Amino acid sequence: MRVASLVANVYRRTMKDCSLCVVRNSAICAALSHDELSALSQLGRKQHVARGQTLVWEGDDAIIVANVISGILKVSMSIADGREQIVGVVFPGDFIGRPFGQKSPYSVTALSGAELCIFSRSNFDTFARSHPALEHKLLQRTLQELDRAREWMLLLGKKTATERIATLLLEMSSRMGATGCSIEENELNEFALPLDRQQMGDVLGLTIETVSRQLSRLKADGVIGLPDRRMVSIQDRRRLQDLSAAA
Amino acid sequence: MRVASLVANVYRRTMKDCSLCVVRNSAICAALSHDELSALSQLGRKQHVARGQTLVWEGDDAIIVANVISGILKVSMSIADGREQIVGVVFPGDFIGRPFGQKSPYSVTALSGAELCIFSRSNFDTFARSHPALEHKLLQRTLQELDRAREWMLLLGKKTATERIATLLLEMSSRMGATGCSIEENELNEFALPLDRQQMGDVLGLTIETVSRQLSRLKADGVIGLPDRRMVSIQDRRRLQDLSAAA
DNA sequence: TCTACTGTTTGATCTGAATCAAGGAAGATC
DNA sequence: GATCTTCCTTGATTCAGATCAAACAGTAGA
Repeated sequence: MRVASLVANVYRRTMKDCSLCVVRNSAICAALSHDELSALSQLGRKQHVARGQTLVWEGDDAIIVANVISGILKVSMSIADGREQIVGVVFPGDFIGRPFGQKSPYSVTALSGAELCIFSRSNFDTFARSHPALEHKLLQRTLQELDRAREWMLLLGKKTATERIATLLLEMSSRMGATGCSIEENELNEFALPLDRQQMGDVLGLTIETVSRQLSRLKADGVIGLPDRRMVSIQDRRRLQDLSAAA
Repeated sequence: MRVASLVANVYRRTMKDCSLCVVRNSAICAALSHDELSALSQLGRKQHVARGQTLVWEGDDAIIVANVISGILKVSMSIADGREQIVGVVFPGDFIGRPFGQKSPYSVTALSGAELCIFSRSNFDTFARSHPALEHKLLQRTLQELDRAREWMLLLGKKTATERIATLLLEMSSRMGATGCSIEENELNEFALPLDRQQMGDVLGLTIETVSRQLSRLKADGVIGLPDRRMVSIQDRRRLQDLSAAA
């Protein structure tokens, strides 16, 4: 048994067999045949990143891209004086990095420990250009990400603090429910937030105090429960939806 | 001469010859060979839209996509009670619509009279899937649009009113300067805003009064000139850059 | 068990931008 | 050239959320 698990481990580390990958069907790799996949796997390596570690720095050369196997990461941009906006939250199966661009306009940082499948950007770019099905998946994903970014622009430009918090909770409920396994469209009613209060503020364009006050109020009104710091339970989803000012 | 110009006109209307198109080299069509282009042109039609006309409604079926030949359009999202956020401004050579999606999550409305090259989404999707070079261009453009959306999220989430106005003026100066002709990276120091005060507010997440006050102040401080309602002249670009809190 | 530390909540006060409210200017229409 | 109409500016006031300030859990170490 020890030998078998060791071998399996080596296989995973060197990415000799992507068919065992837990995000095989949800990541963009799903576009590739077995042979293409093994060609791609030659270019990549599996790597663990610790919570808090920054993979890509805003303004630096965009030297890597990656698929997220497990863990959650943030995509952020900031102003010289330190103000920071989180412009994206990345889940397992998602793609990170800026393909086909010299510089990364944003930073990518792990919010939890995470397992990634990393490629050099130039290698990935070349491979993608000769595999239209992969580029198509990437296009679909980018279009979806753009939709999400625009919806967030509506939130940041026009919504009140209460509406923002409600929207975030619903979004998290939905994205954390859609873990990998294809069509499974279940929305969680209880989940651990991948963000602390400060990070929630940085996603929502609010301060930590406002986030805390809004959460306390939703709890007092019986809309949600807060069993502990990270855990949220949605007790009245309908009301939360009304409060989110759904477009 | 009259006969010749009539013929040319018919050619343009039916898109029999895209090689005469003014955005031939800046639009995604630049990815296509002469033969491919004429195949694509069979699927599309050229159409004029009047200022104020909405081509696509938020939430409706995404039935068309288009290239912008001339004119400027806005992409917007709104909340049921009427609050509206402009999530994109579209210039000649840009692509509009939501390919590979059933519904359009946003509206597209002409801010000026505009000339478009319109395709049914399903036809375009099919064509694109079999022309990787076209999809690649579209991917590049979508990635760029995502970068822009994220930069705007930083503005909406974290910047002050003054910083927002300064950023918008610089962005307009740069995008209006980059008209079509490839590498020409000139930033205009005097230009007509394609947006009225209300629309500037809707882009920036500010009210019309705040926009007006901020512009008045920049003018009083000698940073910009406002020859008339629509015209802006940048008199001290360096200072405008400082005020924009460039990341 | 005490202490330190980190993240969170709650309260008091302040402020930047929103809202409310007139006016003013430049076209368009008659 | 008078009267709308539309868009813009400016002033007065309000308010949602920021800032400032303190206290309160958990958790980790010593």
